[in-house]
Amino acid sequence: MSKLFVQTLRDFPQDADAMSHKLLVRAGYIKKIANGIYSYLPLMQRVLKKVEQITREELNKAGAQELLMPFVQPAELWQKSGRWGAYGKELLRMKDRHDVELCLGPTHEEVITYIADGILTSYRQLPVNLYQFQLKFRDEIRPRFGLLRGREFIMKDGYSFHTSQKSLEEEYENMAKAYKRIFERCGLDTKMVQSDSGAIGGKVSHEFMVLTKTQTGEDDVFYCQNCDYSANSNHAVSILDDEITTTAFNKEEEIHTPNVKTIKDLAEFLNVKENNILKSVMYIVDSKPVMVMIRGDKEVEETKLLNVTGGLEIRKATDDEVLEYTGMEPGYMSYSGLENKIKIIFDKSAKGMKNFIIGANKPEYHIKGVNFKGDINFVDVSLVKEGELCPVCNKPLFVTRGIEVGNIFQLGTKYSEPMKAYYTDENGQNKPYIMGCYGIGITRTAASAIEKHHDEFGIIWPLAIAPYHCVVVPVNIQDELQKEVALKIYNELQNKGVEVVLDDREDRAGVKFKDADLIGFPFRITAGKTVQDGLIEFKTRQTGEVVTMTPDEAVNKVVEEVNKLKG
RNA sequence: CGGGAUGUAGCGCAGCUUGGUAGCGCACCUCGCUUGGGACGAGGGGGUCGCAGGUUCAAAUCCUGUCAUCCCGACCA
Repeated sequence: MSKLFVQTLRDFPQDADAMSHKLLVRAGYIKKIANGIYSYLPLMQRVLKKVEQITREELNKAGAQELLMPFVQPAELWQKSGRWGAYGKELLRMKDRHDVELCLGPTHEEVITYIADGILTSYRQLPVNLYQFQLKFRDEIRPRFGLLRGREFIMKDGYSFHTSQKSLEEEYENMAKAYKRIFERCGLDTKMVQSDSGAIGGKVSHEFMVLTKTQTGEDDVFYCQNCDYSANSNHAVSILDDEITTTAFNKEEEIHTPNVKTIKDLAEFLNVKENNILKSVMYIVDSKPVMVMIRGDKEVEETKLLNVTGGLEIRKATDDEVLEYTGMEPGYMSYSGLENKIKIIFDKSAKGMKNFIIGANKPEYHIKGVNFKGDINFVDVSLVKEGELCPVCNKPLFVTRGIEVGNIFQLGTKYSEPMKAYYTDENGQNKPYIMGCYGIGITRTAASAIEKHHDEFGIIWPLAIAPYHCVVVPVNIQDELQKEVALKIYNELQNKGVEVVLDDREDRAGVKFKDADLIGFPFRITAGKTVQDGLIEFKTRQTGEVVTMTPDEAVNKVVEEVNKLKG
């Protein structure tokens, strides 16, 4: 321990918020180099290697093969797939000395597709599943929470190639099972939830979420307690328990509504419910205005809106922009009359509305008793709310926070088609590969384990991913007998394949105990005064349980626990 | 990019209002003493006060600009 490259801190770092971030810095696992960019110090490196190894073992068992692709990628490949333009600012671009455009890899679909195209030429070679552990760089708008969202991070990314959708689906299932086992072995309970596929693309995708009680999770997950439906809020759908809403206003009539700007004001003013009002919200999608008509009590889910409009960037319109496009301040606008000027989206929450209230498209006026006319295409762009009904079984949905540690996608031919990556089928025809893609955030998984396993004293590593299994502490290193017993235990553990540290520092016992708890060694063997009676103290970090026993018993106990991991 | 805050030693902070030789705790080095839950004493090393301008006899302190970091929203493993 006196030689270990680690410096623990007495205080939590000022600039950290998430528990995993605070503990990793304080216990000497990581060092920040720049915003969202960290060095993994020796303790951290050991943890990461263990998470990697578990992942590697399970993927190999599932039939995948490991390779390694470059961190720096040529723009050319991204231009072929069409993502050089579409990926946006998260892609860090640069030029080499010959003025050739390059980027730091945020993901590797382009590279793997290019590789596969040269090698997988026949249907006889398929299916194939390839994966790697690699640094990724995404120039995130706002990195935060330490390793939970860095700009540079370590990811396991895997890609599979198939000749049929059926084969892809089988592999997708296979990977889902492997993922579950990987996270279990890392000491993490995960929930597999439906999700939006974002910039990676494809139709079907699921996320593996570590559910958290704290606010540290960045995603809201909706789930049903009655059936197994669960989905990220950016993808969740629900059935409204008040799908049909109506009012007593059975005749269209303009009403003067001065100083009534919000839905709440309007509902009170007219003595109706918020779900009787058709709300107009304006967004700017890729610099163009889009108006969303949505039931008054519902909110717009921006990812869904982005998907529906096929856009890349989205934000709410400012008051000035609303003025520019509708000629009035927000609060009184409506879609009528604007159909030919701007894009209008009707959310499905509005479908069952009768005799509703709507902006009059002139300042200080609304219209009541309105009904939809003609054929209107309703689409889902709204955010689910807790308590709305499960789309599968009609029971109420619940919401919780989650950290996304893994993600699997059915890509189809999204990359193989534009990149002209073909194989030859039984009939001699060229066909694009049908692809799948599978990611695990290695650094994020390690950090999530801390979010789930810690106490007021420090980290409580699951044994499988702890940097070391055990620490041996002679209370007083000056005491020859204590030193001798500790050294003997240390050597024996090491001989039996246990990863062990001897705390040979001259510090007082308190310092060593505090550090042991902070760093999170799963087991601590203390050689104190009782060595005179041939006894040591055995502490289990997770339970806090302290037992007095002989050195041999302690060694056996640790060896037994470590061997369980292998079994 | 919008809103809020902060930059002084490796870490945590004071000093700034009212300009006048840069401080405290932890960590680090030496010696002594101590050894079951972050001891104690003595001595010591370490900072162009984020950076650049300006005001002034004199700037960590006042003014302007700039950069960086953190927190809240859009991005995602």
